[in-house]
Amino acid sequence: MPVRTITEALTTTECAVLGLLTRRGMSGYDLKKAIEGSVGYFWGPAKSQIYAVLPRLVEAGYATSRKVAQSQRPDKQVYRITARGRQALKEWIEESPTESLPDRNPLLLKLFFGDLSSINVLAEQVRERRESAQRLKAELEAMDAVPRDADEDFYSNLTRKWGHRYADAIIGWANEAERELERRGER
Amino acid sequence: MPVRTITEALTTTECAVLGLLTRRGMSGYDLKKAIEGSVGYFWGPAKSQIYAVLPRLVEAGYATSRKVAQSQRPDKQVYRITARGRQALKEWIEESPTESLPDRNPLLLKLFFGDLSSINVLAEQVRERRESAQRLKAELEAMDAVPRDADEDFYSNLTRKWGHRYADAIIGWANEAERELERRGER
DNA sequence: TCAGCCATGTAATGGGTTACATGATTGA
DNA sequence: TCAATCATGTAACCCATTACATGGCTGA
Repeated sequence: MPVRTITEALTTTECAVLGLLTRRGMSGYDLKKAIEGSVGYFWGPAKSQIYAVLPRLVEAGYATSRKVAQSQRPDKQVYRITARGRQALKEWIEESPTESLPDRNPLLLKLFFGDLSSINVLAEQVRERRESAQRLKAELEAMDAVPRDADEDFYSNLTRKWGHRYADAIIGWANEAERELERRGER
Repeated sequence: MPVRTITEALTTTECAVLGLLTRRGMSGYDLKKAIEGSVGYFWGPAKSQIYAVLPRLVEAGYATSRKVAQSQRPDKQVYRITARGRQALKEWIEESPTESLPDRNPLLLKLFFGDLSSINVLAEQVRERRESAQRLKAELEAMDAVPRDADEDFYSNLTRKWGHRYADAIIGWANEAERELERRGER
């Protein structure tokens, strides 16, 4: 009798969780931390979402859970990926093309309708955006500094490089926008 | 008696619609087209969402609607922004800080867990992403070529410049990633 | 003739968010 | 003493998406 595979597609958050579970067994709490320190800058679900996803993965046969009693801390559920979970994740990675999420940028919308407001207000908003990109840049640099095996780290290097390019694009654009807004204000 | 202002915050899609309605009265259909040719590359709601938003704006007093009978085409509802709508939009623009949406990038997630798959599959996905960025670039260049009054167009120029920087960042990163994947495949 | 545009919506579904709730332990 | 961390969830809500539905007109 062939194994009946569940045909419903995995959500991206489910894949993010499954992916991290390939590294080691983790609780929801651990996963939240692991996400923050790895894929968080391009995929960062709310913790309630992580807790919602985990039982679904178990039900689908993609993960198992085991209660671990702790003496000094509350008990926790530790989840592990199964062979089928690994397979499902692989299939998700390979399905082509990757649906690229539409870009959603409220700041650009504000700027686009900027003539309804004042230059100072807009310049301030652009500045905040630049600063948040600079914070991202600093985070990425901190991650870069962590010594790792170059081979094992190939893929996380690639994604981190995207982060740098992305942050640089925002910073460069914001600087230009700030200059242009200033010039326009002087007219 | 003071005017009771509705305190509920506007959604970003509502603001996008309101913003376009500052330019001219439009139907839902017109708005969908107008979005595609203006803010679509950084804010592009589904048409059903546009139709859902419009009655809400009328109810809040931010827009009015008027039925326009057409001889050769189905009748349409034409929406116009009100003074209060304009005010609400201005307040939204000026509210600080602009909540920046978390970045969501499934392709990076696939790449991050790339060791579960093959180099060729990943390179193909990166290539598709590069090509979509190149299509965006071409669209932006077409927009750039449309002659416009330099002064009136200041803000849409700024947002288009972001589009160029963003597309360039993706293209540059994708080229690098493709090269590195190739090199890794040759080992 | 047939695709595609004009035009307006409804239905079903859902992923995801914030806020709420609980309670022990640890270290400054 | 008080904030932070560990740990796990529930509740309410909603923005948004895809698919479905309708039907006349236009031009290749």
